[in-house]
Amino acid sequence: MSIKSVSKTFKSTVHELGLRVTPQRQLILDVILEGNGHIPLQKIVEIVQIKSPAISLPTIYRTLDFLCEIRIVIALRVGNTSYFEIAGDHPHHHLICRRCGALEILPHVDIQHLFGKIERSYKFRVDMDHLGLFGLCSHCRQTSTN
Amino acid sequence: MSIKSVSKTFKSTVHELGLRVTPQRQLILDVILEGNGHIPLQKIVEIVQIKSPAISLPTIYRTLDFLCEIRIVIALRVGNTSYFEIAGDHPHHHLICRRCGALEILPHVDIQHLFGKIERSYKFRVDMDHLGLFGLCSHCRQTSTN
DNA sequence: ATAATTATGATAATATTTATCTAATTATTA
DNA sequence: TAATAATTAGATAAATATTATCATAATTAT
Repeated sequence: MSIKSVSKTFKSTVHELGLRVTPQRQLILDVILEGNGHIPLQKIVEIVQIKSPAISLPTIYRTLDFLCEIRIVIALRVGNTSYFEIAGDHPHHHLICRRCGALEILPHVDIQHLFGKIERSYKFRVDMDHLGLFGLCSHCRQTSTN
Repeated sequence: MSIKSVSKTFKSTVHELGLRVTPQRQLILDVILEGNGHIPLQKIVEIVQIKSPAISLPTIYRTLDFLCEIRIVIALRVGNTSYFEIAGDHPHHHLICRRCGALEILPHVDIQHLFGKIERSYKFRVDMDHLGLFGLCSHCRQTSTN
């Protein structure tokens, strides 16, 4: 998804809901768009406060909630930190290296089979489109003992 | 694992490390033991403060950290709340109903195949022994629209 | 351009977690 | 069993994170 098409979707979605497009909302959306897939809350706050120091912390929180509510953005909780990313891409998951912190994408197809099996065996329908799986990437596995 | 054997392991582990068994640590461990598998932090605080109001909040936090460090207890973060449970049982996972909050156990074998596939395909070794999978249980799926 | 309504910023309240320090408690040794 | 050395708990408060309130400013439709 291009930045332009997301911005377009954002504006029309907001307008359809009778809500408002504001510079703050646009800026924060832009920061997430430039976040290269995922961006932690902390980093969003940092960048926003540099780009536009007048934007208050409550506004950042409110805007992130807002963007999630209108489903333009999704939040992904990993340990103690929340990551944000643009929604609408194909559902996918993350392999997170517990040593170096690298995030790798795991396509949904790789997991679909498991979810299907769980539904058949347990009558439980898992509906997560963002799963964080911790472990060690190949690099860190080679250069460490545990 | 029986309550007695956990308490025994706890005491000997603590002593081996040259650390101390205190009533506070025992009480908090007992609360977790009686937690029927998993118990959220909030509930631990609640119960501890009823059973022994003198125990301070910092002590509860410290003790939980402590129990995790000596690997008697494991913490499991689900959304905004931390759950605690006795370690040492076979690794297992959880199916968490996002509507009614029910936790169901998912044995590790069900997931092993996926982790193996991920290791072969991505050279990434997932090492999570507690995964929380959100979704809808069969009951809630029948009685709701989304 | 104006009116109606929403969103923002400022402020502060709340919640959560962690740090610091003194006093009490534990385990060891004599 | 008593004394000692070291750890732990409680009290306090500080740091961090998040949310509520409300007057003002900004946005959108007309």
